[in-house]
Amino acid sequence: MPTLETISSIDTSPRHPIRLVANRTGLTVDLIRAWEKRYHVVDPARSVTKRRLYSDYDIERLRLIRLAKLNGRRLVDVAPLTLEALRDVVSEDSRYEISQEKQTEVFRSSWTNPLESSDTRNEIDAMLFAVQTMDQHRLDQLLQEGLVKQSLPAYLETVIGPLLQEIGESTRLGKLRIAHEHMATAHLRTFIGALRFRETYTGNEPKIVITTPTGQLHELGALMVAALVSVDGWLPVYLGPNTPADEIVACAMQSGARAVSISLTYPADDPRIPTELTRLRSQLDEKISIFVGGSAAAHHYDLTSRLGLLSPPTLDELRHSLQMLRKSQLRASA
Amino acid sequence: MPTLETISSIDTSPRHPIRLVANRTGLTVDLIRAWEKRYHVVDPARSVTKRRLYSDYDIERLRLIRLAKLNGRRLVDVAPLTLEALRDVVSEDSRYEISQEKQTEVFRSSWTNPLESSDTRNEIDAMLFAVQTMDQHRLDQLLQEGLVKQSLPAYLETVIGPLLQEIGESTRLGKLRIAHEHMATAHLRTFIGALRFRETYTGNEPKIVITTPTGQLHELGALMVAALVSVDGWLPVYLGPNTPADEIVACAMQSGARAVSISLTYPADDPRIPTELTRLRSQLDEKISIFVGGSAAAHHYDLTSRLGLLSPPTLDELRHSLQMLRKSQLRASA
DNA sequence: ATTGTCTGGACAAAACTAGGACAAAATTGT
DNA sequence: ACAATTTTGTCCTAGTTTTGTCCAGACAAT
Repeated sequence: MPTLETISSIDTSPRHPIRLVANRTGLTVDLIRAWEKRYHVVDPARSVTKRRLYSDYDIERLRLIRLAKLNGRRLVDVAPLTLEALRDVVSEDSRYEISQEKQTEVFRSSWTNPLESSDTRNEIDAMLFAVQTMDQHRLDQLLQEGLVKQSLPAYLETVIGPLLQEIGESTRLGKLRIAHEHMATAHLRTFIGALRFRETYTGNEPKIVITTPTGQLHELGALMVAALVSVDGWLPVYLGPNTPADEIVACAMQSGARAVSISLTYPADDPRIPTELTRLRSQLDEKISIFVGGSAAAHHYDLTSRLGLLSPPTLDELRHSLQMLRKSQLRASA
Repeated sequence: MPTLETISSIDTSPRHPIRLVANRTGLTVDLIRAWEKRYHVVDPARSVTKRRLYSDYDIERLRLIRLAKLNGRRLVDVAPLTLEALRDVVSEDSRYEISQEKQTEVFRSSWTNPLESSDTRNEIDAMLFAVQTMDQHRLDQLLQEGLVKQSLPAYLETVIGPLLQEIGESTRLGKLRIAHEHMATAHLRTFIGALRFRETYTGNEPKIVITTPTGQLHELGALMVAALVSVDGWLPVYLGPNTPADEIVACAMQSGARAVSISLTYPADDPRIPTELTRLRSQLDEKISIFVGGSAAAHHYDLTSRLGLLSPPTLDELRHSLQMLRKSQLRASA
């Protein structure tokens, strides 16, 4: 019996047949019934002829429980949790997923771990090969398949991130043509962009403006952040690359954002970066946190710390900071 | 008995025989009758000799119900819904579509009828309002809903294209901020990019390389072309914006493309354009057709005609040219 | 004259339900 | 480290509902 959700406004009216639920969650029909039988994970309404009818709420629960299981949770433990508690568990787990993976390699023999690093390596290699052969269809197939294997944050960190980096390096070294890089970038732009819409929104998520400053034309890092934070209950206001500081400020004010995330990659030493960041901080309400990330963020560490900007070294750290921020805000508004 | 559609202006005059309806919807004749018998899914008019006569409205209903069923809905549940409600359901469901192997059947539908211009006008206005209020969620909702109403090519030409143009103009006139334009562009990039995957591939489509030349950073026009041609059985090799002529050539050769499509928008008078186009034509196999489109294509008409590049004035013309090209090559290879 | 559509009904495949069995995997106890 | 136990995904049976297809004989269209 899940308690009443005070925060979430997810529709609780029963209307979805079990087949649709299976399609959406990635679970099998049998499994959904088994979970219900054993732990009352969900308690769907019934039609006049006893067919199960699920609500959006139920679907979200099942989806989150599946993710929790992927992270190693036991069904017994997560089954009785409320939706909010589930969200917290899932988003917290996936932060440690990567480090745990490394730990298991050290402490356990390899047979237990389904996601060995060599597996990831093969995955990335296969994708690189698809890029090299200009096989967009294959690349897309690989991307989709990989996504099912782990949670989105882990996927971005262990597969997509490294893939992007390797494509960049290979191009610089002449192993790939510019055309290959273009094709891959365009495709990944589409793929990552679509990830955000796998999440369900309740309408009262805190907002975060995500972009890159003037002169920074590479948007994929920012886009990954957008996909990432939407998993943790933030609503990204994504502006694409190359946005002037004044516009970022205007956007943050109009949308009522609680935070701003800036991604820096190339060129790392663009003289406009300090100007823009300074301007951004001075014009923006102090209560709005500014995060600076990306491969070039380290070049500006002095500046960011002087301005009071947050510069989490990894995506993982960024998520953690955002979680703290979100929780403190929830408490404040309660 | 579905209520009269006051908003959408789909033709309700009965004129199509059942066989045609079956062809267009992908259903069998028997099935259409069975649905009518059991659930009054449609209630076609009759000829003097009792033959069923279906309207465009009926066809659209059946088409949507079939899609709803593919997503796991039960006939009992969707049968009594109005057309509007059906569209909501289908567009909601299609968003969660998990990559399914089952979608082998080819579903070609370019027959849905065009909408009245006033309706389109309202649609675009609503989208512009969503942009102005920074309501990404609403914008996405509107985009998805609009897509269900018409065929993809018609949608691109009547809604997306004009929308892009108006956003650009409004920004230049100061009605919208740069931030608004950025948000809308980023969102449309994601949306249009995702359209390409609605089609199914058989593996032997002719390929077409799609990009913009060096200096042309706006990719949405090219992306629309990519979405468009995939409907007509071409496989787009999409390279994103800003690709040097040499790289386009390399890509076309490696992928074995039959055509190249170049999109020109801004800046219209970039001196690099003539250089790049000339270089492209001279290096590329003569058998590979080159199409030049976009709002700035007219500025270079002299050049393109001198080089023997094709410059179809509308997306529709482009489709037509590509269809011709495809047919002639099919004949040649047979 | 052949082909297509009509009505009404029959039939069977597919999908769902409830309850339970079973084996693999994970956890716990010794 | 090994055995016992628990957890968990999958499968099975048997009965019900839902849904797609097919048939027969009458009529209509080309």
